[in-house]
Amino acid sequence: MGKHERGWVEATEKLTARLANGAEPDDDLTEAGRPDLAEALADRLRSDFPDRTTMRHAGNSYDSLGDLVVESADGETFVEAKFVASGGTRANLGQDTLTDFGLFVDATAWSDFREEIGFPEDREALLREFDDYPDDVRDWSYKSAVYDRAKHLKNAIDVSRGQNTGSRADEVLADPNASETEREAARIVNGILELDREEKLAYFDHLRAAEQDPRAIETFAHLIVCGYHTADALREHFDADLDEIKRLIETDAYRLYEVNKNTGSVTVENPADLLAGFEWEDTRVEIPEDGTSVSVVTGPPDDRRRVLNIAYNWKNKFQGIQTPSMNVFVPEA
DNA sequence: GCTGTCCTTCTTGACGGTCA
DNA sequence: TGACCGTCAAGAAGGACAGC
Repeated sequence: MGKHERGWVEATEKLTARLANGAEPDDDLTEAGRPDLAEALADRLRSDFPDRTTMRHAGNSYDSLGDLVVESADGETFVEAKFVASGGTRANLGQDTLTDFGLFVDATAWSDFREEIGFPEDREALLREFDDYPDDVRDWSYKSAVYDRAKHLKNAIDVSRGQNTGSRADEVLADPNASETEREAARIVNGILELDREEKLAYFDHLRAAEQDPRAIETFAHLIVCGYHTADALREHFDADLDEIKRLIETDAYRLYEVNKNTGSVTVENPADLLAGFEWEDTRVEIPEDGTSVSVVTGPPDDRRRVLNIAYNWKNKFQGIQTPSMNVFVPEA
């Protein structure tokens, strides 16, 4: 959820609580929020909690777990509401998330590691091998000089939108009709992709040697599964809330509702189901010898359960160029 | 074995926020 | 104001699997 979206989301959540309680919609909330989505979510909550006595907005969402609280004679259920454009529980986080949140003790952050091993210099050397850049690329005093040149190389080999850049470079190199300029661009693109993969594998070697903090890993996994998918949300809940989250999950008092912004369809996820059977022993980050993603796993070797997959990616241009990032996936049960 | 569909994984572009 | 960063969401690739 982008910061710019928080306003309408909060209005929609408040509107949902009013509608679920049978109150008249508030004009200001109706204008600021998405009444169609609020109605859809309120309908679903009324259906799922027929014995509720009241529903309330939890206030500033960062002050407590859940956005909405359903009260009934049996107690409270905390509801985290997410408004999404497509399905799937996942998070896109900053490149240094795992070290920033202490999942690894004394490990170097990914961004610092690249500097230490001279990745930027090696990448620049590869980019300099191409001598047919246009006049308007910025000089090397700008960080964006790398982006300009990478973009030009992509244009030179004619990568179409959504196409895998490495696959396109391979096509060019296999094409007997490709020009020498196109081939040179393709070779450099492939060189950077290879450099990036080597760098990631080296970083994984570094992580593998680092000590891990099982409680931080467990906290991270619980927060992701419970729908806290942004750095701010993780930060707000990270230190204090693991025990409370576990209590809510154990007492079946936490739900994650996803409302599709395009269709208004509502799906509900119960973290207790996703985490059923997990005993949270020997929780760790498993790092493959050959791969660019890691997994959070828990349980003894003979009953190892995978909780999360975390992919190390670069966004924009192609791998190794612009925006390092992490994509987090919750594997299907 | 072939084909189509669904789902997961991977890659990408866009955009708002921050800061110098 | 521009450069850079973090985040969101869309779409492609490819594997799994069911139906024929």
